[in-house]
Amino acid sequence: MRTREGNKKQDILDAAIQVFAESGYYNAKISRIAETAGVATGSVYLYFHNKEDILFTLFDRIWLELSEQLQVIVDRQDITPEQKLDGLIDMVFGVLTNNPSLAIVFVNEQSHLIQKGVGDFNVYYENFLDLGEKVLQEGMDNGEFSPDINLKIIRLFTFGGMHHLIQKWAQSPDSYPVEVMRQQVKSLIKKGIKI
Amino acid sequence: MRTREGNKKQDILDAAIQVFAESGYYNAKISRIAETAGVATGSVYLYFHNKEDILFTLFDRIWLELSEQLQVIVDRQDITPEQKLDGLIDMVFGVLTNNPSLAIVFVNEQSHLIQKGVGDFNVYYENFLDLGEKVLQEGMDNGEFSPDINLKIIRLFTFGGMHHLIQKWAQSPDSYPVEVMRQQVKSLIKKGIKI
Amino acid sequence: MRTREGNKKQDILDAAIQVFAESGYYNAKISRIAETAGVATGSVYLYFHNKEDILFTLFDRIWLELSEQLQVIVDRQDITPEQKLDGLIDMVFGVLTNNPSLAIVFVNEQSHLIQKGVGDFNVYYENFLDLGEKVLQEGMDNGEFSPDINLKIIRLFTFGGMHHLIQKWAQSPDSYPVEVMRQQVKSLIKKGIKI
Amino acid sequence: MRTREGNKKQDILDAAIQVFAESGYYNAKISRIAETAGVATGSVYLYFHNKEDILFTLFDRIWLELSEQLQVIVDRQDITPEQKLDGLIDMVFGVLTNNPSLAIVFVNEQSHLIQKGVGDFNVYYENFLDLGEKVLQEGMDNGEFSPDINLKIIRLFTFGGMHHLIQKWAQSPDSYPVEVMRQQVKSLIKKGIKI
DNA sequence: CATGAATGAGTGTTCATTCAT
DNA sequence: AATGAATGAACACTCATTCAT
Repeated sequence: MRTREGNKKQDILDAAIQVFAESGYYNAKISRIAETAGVATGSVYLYFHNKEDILFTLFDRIWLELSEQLQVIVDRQDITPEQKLDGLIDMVFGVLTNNPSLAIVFVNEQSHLIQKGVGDFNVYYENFLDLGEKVLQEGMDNGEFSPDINLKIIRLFTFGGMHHLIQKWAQSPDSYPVEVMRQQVKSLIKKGIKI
Repeated sequence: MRTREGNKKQDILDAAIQVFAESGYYNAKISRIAETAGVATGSVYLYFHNKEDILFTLFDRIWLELSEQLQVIVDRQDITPEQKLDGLIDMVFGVLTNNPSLAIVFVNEQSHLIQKGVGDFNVYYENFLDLGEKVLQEGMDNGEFSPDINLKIIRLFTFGGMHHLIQKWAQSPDSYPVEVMRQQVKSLIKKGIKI
Repeated sequence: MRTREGNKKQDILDAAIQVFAESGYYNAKISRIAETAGVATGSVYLYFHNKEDILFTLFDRIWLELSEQLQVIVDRQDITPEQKLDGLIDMVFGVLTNNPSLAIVFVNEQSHLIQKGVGDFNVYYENFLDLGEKVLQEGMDNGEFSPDINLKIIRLFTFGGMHHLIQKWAQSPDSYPVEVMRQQVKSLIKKGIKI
Repeated sequence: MRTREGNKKQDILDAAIQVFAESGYYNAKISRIAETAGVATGSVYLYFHNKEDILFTLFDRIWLELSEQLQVIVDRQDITPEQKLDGLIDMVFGVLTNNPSLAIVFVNEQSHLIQKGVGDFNVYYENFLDLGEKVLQEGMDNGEFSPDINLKIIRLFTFGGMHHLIQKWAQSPDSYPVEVMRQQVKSLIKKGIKI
């Protein structure tokens, strides 16, 4: 029974992260999410249109956060494209490993969104990838990165690789130390795209 | 509607690939799969224990094929580890882009399996990753690949990257030509892990 | 179609008595019970775990009522064991012939419960038989009833005989007048167990 | 895989007794009965119209046997009605306790038949009760049994009582020794209906 | 805004019965 | 006669969503 008004929507989202992570989207019951959030079942529908809307809102927020943080990195004038790439990788691992349940939902339920293609979340998703592309482009323009790389492909590959690592990490955090993952990915990518 | 004996199980699997690809596992109806396969609903249960069993069998077969083909590559004595890596990448793209629907199912429904961890398919999956690791190890041993790479992480990253590329390719094959994907991935990985 | 609160569970039980009596337990459809009760199919599951639970609850209530009423008879100090036996017989016929549908369910579906042996209903059942045994024992102790009778067997035989009579009565009430049944049973039992 | 021809129908009946006794009529699968009988599923339908027909045939046979044996007793000229009553009781216990599985089916699945009222088995059932009635009538005519007894009711009560005892006996044979049951029932009935 | 009882459409699974061989 | 793979109707149960309070 949360006290402060105005937190209910966030409470429900937080509850949904937990429940989706535990059971997966399709096996997650609205009643369970409501219970976890400390609200009545029907109240969920005061804040969300339907079950899918909860998931979309979650992704929306994740992509927004990733996008905003990446924007800061991209906008910096004091670091090289290579350093920006490092920052990007650190940031993604940071955001997702910061909340294991969220990471699980993020990597496991991706496909629902792809199949629909609806919602604003796509804006942030595309925006995120575009920013990543910008970093690569910048590096190509100033000769740091190889002119032969296909931006769209490399950005997808890199994102998919990290995505998969985080999925495994969420299952057994001890087997895949975050620090080692970061360092390996940075090294691989940078060597891989340099001139 | 009798067809030649011995094809029903495969007919159902083929139908399941289509239906799972179209609707996703949870929205796929057994009755639809049966209809697509040209059999009665009940017949599905002559060949599979339940819905989940169909999905597991599909994955089982994919991993088995990937495993078998990779084994051939790994066993070759006439090519270098680097060439084996090229072969691995070509093979994975080949197998999965050969059947777009299968590729969609493969990349979208992965999470169900991970959450369960049952079935022999895990054997093939682990086997596949072990073989990939063997290629990398071989290259490290003979000085072709950097001694600093973490095998487990690199193999997961690489697989996740290809996985994601194939997911995008399955959505819009024209935006991501298979040839370009192969070449880019080969180039990135090889440069990324070389000395 | 809201009715006064607190009646739904009883409405469903009443409907189940009718439907079970008409079709038998296995041929009774939940949807039919719900319809008869004036509620939606799903509502049945708000009050009962599953179909079996409805049946068990029915038996639970019947045995409870039989038990409670018998307890009153057993506790009386102003009548002889023989009179208590009369009272017992009157009571059982009274309770069951009061609701023919209930009687049908009671006598026809007994076997499901016996095969399971779960639920509290067993408590009331055993309790009922124990109380009946007590009446017999009392009569044996004060020399009214023969010392040669085997309590367990006589109580089961008597109950089974009444049970069967009620089954026939439920099928054609006119062929087996309740009054005659009562009188005949009383007479047979009392003469049969007296010294 | 039975060998001698001409036994299949009986094999299936024997198998059905076992399976019905174990699982109850509704939970018994035709495939299981066939398997137990050592024939193919479809073969069951060469000998029986449907599942119900198997049950009806079983009851048919039991009632026929009970009827035939009772006929012998009734026809004897050398014993009194009281002795015939003893014989009847011995015979019923004998037939049913001879095959516990059969007894279980007999007592548990009675209700299916009653609800239908079809099949020839009714003939034998009625015949059996009529023969029992004849014994009682004979005793009333020669002054051994009370003229006040209602034949239909007493015969049903008696049968129901034995029926219930056998049901309990089938569940735990050790708690209810057949000899004691016989003796108690004989004593109760005879004392109960005598002048 | 909040509740949670009520709804009823939707579907995986079973199994008696059929029939091509 | 015998088989057993195939059929498809049937139904218990679930749960996202609604709405009277």
